Amino acid sequence: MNIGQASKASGVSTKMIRYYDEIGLVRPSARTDANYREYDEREINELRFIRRARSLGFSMPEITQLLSLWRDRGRPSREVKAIADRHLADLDARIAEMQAMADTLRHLSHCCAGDDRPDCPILADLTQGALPSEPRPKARRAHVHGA
Amino acid sequence: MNIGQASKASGVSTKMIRYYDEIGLVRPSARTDANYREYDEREINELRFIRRARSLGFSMPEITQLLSLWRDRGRPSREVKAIADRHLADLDARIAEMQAMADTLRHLSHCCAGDDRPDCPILADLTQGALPSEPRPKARRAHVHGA
DNA sequence: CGTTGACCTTCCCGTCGTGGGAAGGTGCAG
DNA sequence: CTGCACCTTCCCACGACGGGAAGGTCAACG
Repeated sequence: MNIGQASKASGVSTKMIRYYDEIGLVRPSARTDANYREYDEREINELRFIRRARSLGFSMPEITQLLSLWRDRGRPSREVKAIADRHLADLDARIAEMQAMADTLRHLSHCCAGDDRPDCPILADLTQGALPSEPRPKARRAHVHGA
Repeated sequence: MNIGQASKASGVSTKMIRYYDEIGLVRPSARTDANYREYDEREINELRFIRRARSLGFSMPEITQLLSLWRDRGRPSREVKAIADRHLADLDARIAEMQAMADTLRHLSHCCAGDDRPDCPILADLTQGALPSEPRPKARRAHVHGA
């Protein structure tokens, strides 16, 4: 199977397949005389594995580890779980962070009239005590947030 | 105020301040004879504005728009709100996506024994019907120990 | 057998926001 | 005057991917 067929069979773009080759993640089992990459079924499965792992948000370093565990039929599931749990904690943290942003924004948007007038609590929040031209002392602290 | 003082006053790194200058977002009001950037209070406030906007997840193009609305004292709050709402929808979509990943992972992790045995529903999910080396018919019992 | 068009190869550039660091000029205090 | 902290510009890197150029290869069709 050449790279185009491997791409169709795995759902991974040829660009990415070459990239995975380059970084040593999935090397083609052979090259033809014309230097074309040759992939066998096992490698197609590895590409599919990577595709699925990426769809779950794993980073390339994590996938590298997962793939080597996948190849090792004697791996302890403990190690797989550890990677998954670490990634899960990371995901949860990022979700919480974005949720905080979204909550703040929802509140600000809710408070904004959204009409022709220039007064806008959204800009007021962004300003956070600093004004573009004139001083406004009215600091309505409705929402506190982190960095 | 030179760039170092502006950085301390705004909480934005000197690298970023130079970057904002480069992309035309916040230009120093003046340069000294020695070509040092000079920032005044207004620009410090703009830098703080950007910092706060970034902390809410706005992209640079969005911030460019927000900043120009902020500078325009006659802007309609409608426009600000539109930008915020668009970003909010984007945030919500990304949160939902990550939440789906996290939910899937949580389920898989929950089903994984996490011990010395190689059987792992996490890898099984990633495999999704593809096997690393030998054809495994279907569901496999937990007591199987490869030899 | 030659042309054609689809495919393959490598190599370089851009993304986006940020940090690192080199090479060289400037400001100020001792 | 020296030394050090600061400033300047310029280039490189990241992660994961896409676009595209320049050139080689393959297969089908006339």
